[in-house]
Amino acid sequence: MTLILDSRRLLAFVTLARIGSFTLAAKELHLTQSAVSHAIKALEDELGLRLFERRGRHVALTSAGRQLLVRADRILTEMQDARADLATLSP
Amino acid sequence: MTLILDSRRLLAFVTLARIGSFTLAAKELHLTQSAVSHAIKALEDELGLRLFERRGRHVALTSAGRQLLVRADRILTEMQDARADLATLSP
DNA sequence: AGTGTTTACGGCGACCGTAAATATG
DNA sequence: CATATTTACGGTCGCCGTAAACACT
Repeated sequence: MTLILDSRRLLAFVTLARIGSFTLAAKELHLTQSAVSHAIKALEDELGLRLFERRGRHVALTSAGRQLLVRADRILTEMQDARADLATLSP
Repeated sequence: MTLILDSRRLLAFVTLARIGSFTLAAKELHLTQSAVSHAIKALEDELGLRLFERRGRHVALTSAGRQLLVRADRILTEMQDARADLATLSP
């Protein structure tokens, strides 16, 4: 089966990558750290790859994480575009 | 909040668009018609737009549906690429 | 009538929050 | 010791399948 990627997980991933802290990323996403931790762990488990190196106070992307970040950014932008595109149509 | 798009829904949408039948699309996706119907309805409801015109035996894309199809194809390809990309890395 | 889609209903799994445990500086 | 992340646990929501209702030809 194909990997199930969704906008929420990708957004959690991208936000954490940008901010570098579960706590602050969670705050920005209006979630708890726990939820963000779950989401990232799920991604890592399904991919079988470590996406972040945990370094005490900071987390930093691994090389796999950097690769995914490029892709995730594109996917999220495409989703935004799609949404904006369709929003112009009246129901 | 942002629209929650995931690979399963998009795949259901794209498959239905290509095949033009809930029953056959479901068969290809290894799901029931009911599941595909649910997925499409959820998309249509969240967007507030009709994506397909139901015409008895056949379903055809509306213009909104055609717009989404282009986007959905891109997003799915991006997801495939991301997956393929990461698959080359050994754990 | 027969094929196809929608809808009602129930079960199962996924996701999130609270809170306890663990780690790091 | 204080701050941060992980994990255990429970509740809730969403997705899927079965089956009944409905639509079209």
